[in-house]
Amino acid sequence: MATRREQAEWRREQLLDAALRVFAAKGVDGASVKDLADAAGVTAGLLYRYFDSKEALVETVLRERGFLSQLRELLTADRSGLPAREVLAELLAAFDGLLAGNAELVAVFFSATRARAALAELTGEGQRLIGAFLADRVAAGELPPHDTGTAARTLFAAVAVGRATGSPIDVPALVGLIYPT
Amino acid sequence: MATRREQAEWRREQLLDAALRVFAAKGVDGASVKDLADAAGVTAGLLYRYFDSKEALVETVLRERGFLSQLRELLTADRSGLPAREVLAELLAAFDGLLAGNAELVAVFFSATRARAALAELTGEGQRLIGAFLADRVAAGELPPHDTGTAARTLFAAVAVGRATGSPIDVPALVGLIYPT
Amino acid sequence: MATRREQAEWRREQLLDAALRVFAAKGVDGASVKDLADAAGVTAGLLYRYFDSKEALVETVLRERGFLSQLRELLTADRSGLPAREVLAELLAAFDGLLAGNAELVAVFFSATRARAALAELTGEGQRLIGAFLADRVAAGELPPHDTGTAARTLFAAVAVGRATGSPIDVPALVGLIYPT
Amino acid sequence: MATRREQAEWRREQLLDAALRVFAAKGVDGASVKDLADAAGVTAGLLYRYFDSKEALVETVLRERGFLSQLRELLTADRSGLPAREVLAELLAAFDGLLAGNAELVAVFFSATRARAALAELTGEGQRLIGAFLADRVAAGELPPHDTGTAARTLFAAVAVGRATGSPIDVPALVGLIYPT
DNA sequence: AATGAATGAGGATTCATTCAT
DNA sequence: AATGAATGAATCCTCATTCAT
Repeated sequence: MATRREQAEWRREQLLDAALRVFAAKGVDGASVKDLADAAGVTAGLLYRYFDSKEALVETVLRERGFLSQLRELLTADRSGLPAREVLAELLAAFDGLLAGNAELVAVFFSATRARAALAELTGEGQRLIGAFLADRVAAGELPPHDTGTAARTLFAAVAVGRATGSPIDVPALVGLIYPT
Repeated sequence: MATRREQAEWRREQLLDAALRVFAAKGVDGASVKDLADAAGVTAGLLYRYFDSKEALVETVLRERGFLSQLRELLTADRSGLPAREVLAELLAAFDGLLAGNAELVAVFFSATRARAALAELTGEGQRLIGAFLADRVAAGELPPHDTGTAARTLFAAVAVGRATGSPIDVPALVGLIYPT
Repeated sequence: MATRREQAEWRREQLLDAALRVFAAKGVDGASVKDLADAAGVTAGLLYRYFDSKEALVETVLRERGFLSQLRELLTADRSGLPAREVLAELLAAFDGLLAGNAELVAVFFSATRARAALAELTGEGQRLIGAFLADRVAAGELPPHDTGTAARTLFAAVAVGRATGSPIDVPALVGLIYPT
Repeated sequence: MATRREQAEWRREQLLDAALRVFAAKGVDGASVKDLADAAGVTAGLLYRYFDSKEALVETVLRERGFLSQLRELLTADRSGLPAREVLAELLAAFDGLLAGNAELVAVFFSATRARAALAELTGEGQRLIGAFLADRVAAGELPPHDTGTAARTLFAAVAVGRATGSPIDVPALVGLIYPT
């Protein structure tokens, strides 16, 4: 049987789980406290015994359900003996898996379906066009054969994330990285 | 003197400008109709003479202030005579400039300051750690000397955007792209 | 060709006509000034050149489209030479026709479909039950054969209108009127 | 001390009472949710814990404060042993009392003071004129002495209610009913 | 005479939050 | 620990009305 302390802890976790789910589905602003409480099968009032405010709940979800610590652990594991390319592939795959496993949290970063859709359209279009250009030049023998789709996506993503996070990437260095002269 | 038609058109543009500004600053949900009206120096009621609802205003901003058409134009311009690397650099720089010039709209894609901060922290941390790893291996002579900072950011961005947009990237292909064997 | 004065008069009448129609359809409160203007094919602003306010328009409709004057004319016509029953029948038929011809105005007296429906249900039920009672007693030979349906409706209406208008009817007198002892 | 359930039930009734009062005084459309809340001494928000919308509140008032069931009970009580005229008088008196006791609900059926006033004027005028005519003919010896005031009101009410409820009365039958040949 | 841009007050409704039970 | 009644502020939106053109 659970002690008072354990039961409280359990409830807290349950509330955070429910909150993450609801936030991902409806967005932080779109989720009402009632929505959050309903999803956890409790009353709105009860939320306030565990969190000071909706805002505090949001922060806690972001902090405790965030995967920054997992990411750090992942990236700092000792891999000294292995070849760099192998390590890198494994590392990125692990990061990719981390994001996949936290799809809901990733969703929380985007306001609404609206914005998500617009973003998808934008990136899709951009990657397609850049990819076509690259394929063209490969066909023309100017660029060596390579996975132009992945290249297009990579280039596009690097630039976009640079701007989205407020620290733009060095474009010539980016191009030189993938297509050294 | 402006005709009525012109003045109405001007007002419409002004409302869209103000809306973009406010949406970028407070997020779509965080911006009240009053905020939007205040920013334009008009009454909330007037917004409804120009847009059917707040939702309609959001859509119009996204559509009319979106840069998808600019992006498309940019990417499809004829550049047949020039060397691929040069074109690519120019192209990505133009895209980068497009994003930079539309920083506010980019901001609209992210729900709130909150999420933006979390995202920045996440990407910063990830890039730093990957960068350190790469620098290490370069120092060890395993990888050829290269801009490891840019490489780290690029790899990270490619994976993250893949997940954020719902179409994950092919990680081995990504690694092979930058570090061919 | 119409003079300025005539054209203004014509517009005024048109506005009143439209208003009566809209008031009847949506109720006085349910009709917005825009509704009224739309129905007349003009702008809301124009209404204010003809009527001081929506309230004034309502009053004018009630006054100028009211049928009190018609009713008075109807009832005061000289009919001295004719038999009373005949005159009465003709008179009531004329009144009935007046109401029928002003169905829209009659509708204005009732707030909404809601109330109208409730009223219809109430009166329907009441009349049915009283009618059944009367038919029963006629069958039992206690009352002389007569149109019990009409009697029921009449009795019911007399009582209801008495209360609705705030001056109750004298019930024993009412019964004595139709069923003299 | 009242249990929570009881207290909630009491509050619900109180809200309905207040609503009936306010609706009667201001009309359904004329009463704002704040008016309704104020009349009950609570906040507007609280109304929404008890009723889904203002519309739902209106319907509930009409249903739960309606007197259709009372009317039915009244009219279907067993009175087989008593003389018809007596029963009828008693019945109508009871109905009249029912309406008197539910004056507020009766008022809800009429949109506004405005309409009520117009209606009163109309019926008053009509009854007066018909009454004068009847008195005339009684004085002339053409009609037997009778309560011409009540007769006028009855005739008028029967015709008016017929039109108001959309099922017109049979005028010759009506006349024949009161003035048989 | 007529328009339509603009306002300001008010409307219904939602929601985060508090508190007695 | 948990409920649910209650609040008050804020939200989106409508509307009667005014006024420059």
